[in-house]
Amino acid sequence: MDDQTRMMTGLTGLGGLAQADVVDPDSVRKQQSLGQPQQDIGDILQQIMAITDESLDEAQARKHALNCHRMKPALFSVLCEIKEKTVLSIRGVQEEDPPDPQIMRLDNMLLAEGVSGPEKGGGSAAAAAAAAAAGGSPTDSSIEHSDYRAKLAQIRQIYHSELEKYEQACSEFTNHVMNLLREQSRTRPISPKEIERMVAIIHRKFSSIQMQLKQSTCEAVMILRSRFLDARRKRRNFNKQATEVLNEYFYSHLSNPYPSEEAKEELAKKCGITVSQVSNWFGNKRIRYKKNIGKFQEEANLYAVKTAVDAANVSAQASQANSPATPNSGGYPAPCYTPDGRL
DNA sequence: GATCATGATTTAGA
DNA sequence: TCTAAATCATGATC
Repeated sequence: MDDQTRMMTGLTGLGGLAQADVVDPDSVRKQQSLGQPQQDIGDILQQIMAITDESLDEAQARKHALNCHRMKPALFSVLCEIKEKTVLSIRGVQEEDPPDPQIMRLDNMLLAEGVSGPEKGGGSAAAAAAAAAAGGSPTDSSIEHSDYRAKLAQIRQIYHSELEKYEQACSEFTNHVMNLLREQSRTRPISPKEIERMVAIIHRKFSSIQMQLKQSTCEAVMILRSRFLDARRKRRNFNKQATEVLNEYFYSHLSNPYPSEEAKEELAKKCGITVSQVSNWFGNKRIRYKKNIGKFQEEANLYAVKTAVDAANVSAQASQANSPATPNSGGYPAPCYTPDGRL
């Protein structure tokens, strides 16, 4: 039996026609030739199409009339059959998406930076790592550390508030669509599976929006990080105490101002700077001292006095102060150069 | 804003 | 790899 015949059967069966007419194909043909059922269907379809042009009240009334129409169940069953065939043809097209690696990367990064997930100071760890990488002094790092954390907290707050908005919008839209589909399922065949599929489609759309949010959040974090690192790379003068410690060592070892690795480490520790900063400082100091000894003479004398006072204090307790770290303490020798020009 | 001071970086040589 | 030397970039001072 073809669709049209089946539909006609259903329509006539429910339309109050005589049973004989239903089972006799000739009588169906007769009816068709009369044009009455075709006109009915045409009218119904016309009415359905016209609903969208009407006001809400009119449409509701029309919908109610259509739902109560004597031919509605027949039309519904035909639609069911057509739908069944259509669903079969598209079955298999929809497949479960594997987890998107990009989303996974973004999620991991947001988690590592402390933007998503529990607030446990992930940002502090990142800030500490960045500060350590840049070799900043502990005091400076703590100041910028708090700046970094404050900015990161701001990003985190915006991210969560936006995420919440998206989730709410997604939920509202899903509910709306589900209600609409349930409502429509009274006039056309919609299976729960189809509703589920539609919900999945909506969720996919919203998750792509979420991915954009995650991407822009990651970008913001990266910019913040790079700014933080750049700031640390900026030149900062060492504090007075650190400069004094370095100068003291330099002038007390003027004959050989090349601290060993151990001495550098000790100086770095004392000054709160890195070993490479100590190396830089001695490199600069040697070359600048050598270039302008006269200019540094006053400074050298100053440290000579300072060391002499220190030595006098120590000599009160010991007959001679001769620390292994400062073998020449107690006086500053005149600068001497090796034949190759080294101090 | 000019100038100097100073920490960092780059380059070349041992 | 370390150092000297030159240079850059920024802070401090006037």
